[in-house]
Amino acid sequence: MTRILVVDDEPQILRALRINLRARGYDVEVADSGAAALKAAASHPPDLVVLDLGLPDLDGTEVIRGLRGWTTVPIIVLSGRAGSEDKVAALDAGADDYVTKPFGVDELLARIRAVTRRLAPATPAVPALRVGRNTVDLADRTVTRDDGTEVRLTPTQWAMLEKLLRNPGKLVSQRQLLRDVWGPGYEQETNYLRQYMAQLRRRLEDDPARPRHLITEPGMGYRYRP
Amino acid sequence: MTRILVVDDEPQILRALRINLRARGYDVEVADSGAAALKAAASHPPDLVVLDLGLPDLDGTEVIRGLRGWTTVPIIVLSGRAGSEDKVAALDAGADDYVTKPFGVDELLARIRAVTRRLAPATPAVPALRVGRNTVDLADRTVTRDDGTEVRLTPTQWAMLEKLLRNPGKLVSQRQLLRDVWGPGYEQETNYLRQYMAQLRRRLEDDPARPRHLITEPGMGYRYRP
DNA sequence: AGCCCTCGTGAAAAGCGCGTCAAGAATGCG
DNA sequence: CGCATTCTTGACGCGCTTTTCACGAGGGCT
Repeated sequence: MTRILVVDDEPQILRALRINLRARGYDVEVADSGAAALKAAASHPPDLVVLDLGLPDLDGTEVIRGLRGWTTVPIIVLSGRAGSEDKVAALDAGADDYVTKPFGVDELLARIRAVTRRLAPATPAVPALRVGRNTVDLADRTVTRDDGTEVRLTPTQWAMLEKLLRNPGKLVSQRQLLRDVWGPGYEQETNYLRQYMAQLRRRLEDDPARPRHLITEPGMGYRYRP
Repeated sequence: MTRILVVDDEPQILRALRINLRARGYDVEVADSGAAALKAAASHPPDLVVLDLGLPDLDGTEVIRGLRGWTTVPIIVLSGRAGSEDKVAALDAGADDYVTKPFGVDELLARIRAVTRRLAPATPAVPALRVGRNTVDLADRTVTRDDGTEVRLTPTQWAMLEKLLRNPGKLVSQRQLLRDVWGPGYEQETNYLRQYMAQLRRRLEDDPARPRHLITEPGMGYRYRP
């Protein structure tokens, strides 16, 4: 399900959007300030952000930049200001669309469909990847051993494995992994990586001490080798 | 260069957009009817389409559908009609953005930047460079010998090799290399360069004693010769 | 020709990153 | 509210990477 983070300080707008979006089958999370938005996005990355520019604590473009620093999630900006310079500033800060209030809910929904439509083909079903004697299905988040038993992974283990498997053969830097899995602010905690990489190898690799697929590139990062 | 197809039946708007977009460094092609637009797009696919909905021959959404039938090129719609149903129809037909006339050129340009920004990472030039009997893939961070075995490089070796390979044929001064790889304050440690250049040649060059690609320019620096 | 500077090479010392074990804190579930 | 799972944090030894030192060869300059 598409997960949308709605950021607005006006309770009635927040309420109206939440109801409308939920009715359309979206998974809605809300935040009523810039700081709360950044925190929510970091702890649980959404698939799309609807952001009101008139927030009490942070300037809207600051919030956009804060998000863009580590994620490419689509951002649709709502604003009461129709000025050209405001639009340009928000769009160049990294927003994908800019809707001027008052706006029709139909229009916002159509724009949400437009930007999410672009995203869908970005993940062109990579159905079955092999790691050792296991088959990993990213679509329905399952790992099956060749003997038929299932391997259970925790959310963090999944996030890390998925990041690696979605870049087959490519080096994923430690910083990138930490940012994508734990969020910005964790770039230094390389011990997390060692911890969870060991867990993944224990579960997936044939010989955890001599990994053949989940490869360490010393000093740089990790790599999934098909 | 980004190639933009502008579709509008009003000559003065066509002219204004062409001039403005050209001035911004875009490659502009124009069409004054829906039929002409479809034909132009087919014969020479653009990177982006700016489409006025009020065309004489075809309905705007028809043009969008005609394009969407075979291409995912971004489409920004211009329209004099601010009605919600028009926007929804155009966006759901496959448009990426909808701008209501009269619009500021600055805003249109910002929206063009916003949609093209999404496209850029789709074509990240994959530079596969050759050094001796090895293929260096800077994107994946891999070095593969012609016999299929992988060559492992340490972070410092990578940093140095990358700096040279990203400037093919160009001389990279010792100072520049030292600053980029080790940081400022190491400009005098030319022995590092000798040390690591020897390591790279040993791993990559056919005959490390007689390098053919990683060339020393005595007294100045090093050069990668393709 | 002789000198000096720079480059290539080898080898040893120092430092750091990685894997691993272990235990406490937080979270979710019944 | 108690239990189990998961996440966070700390510590340690080993191996590899980096750093440092030393020496010989080659080329340019006076």
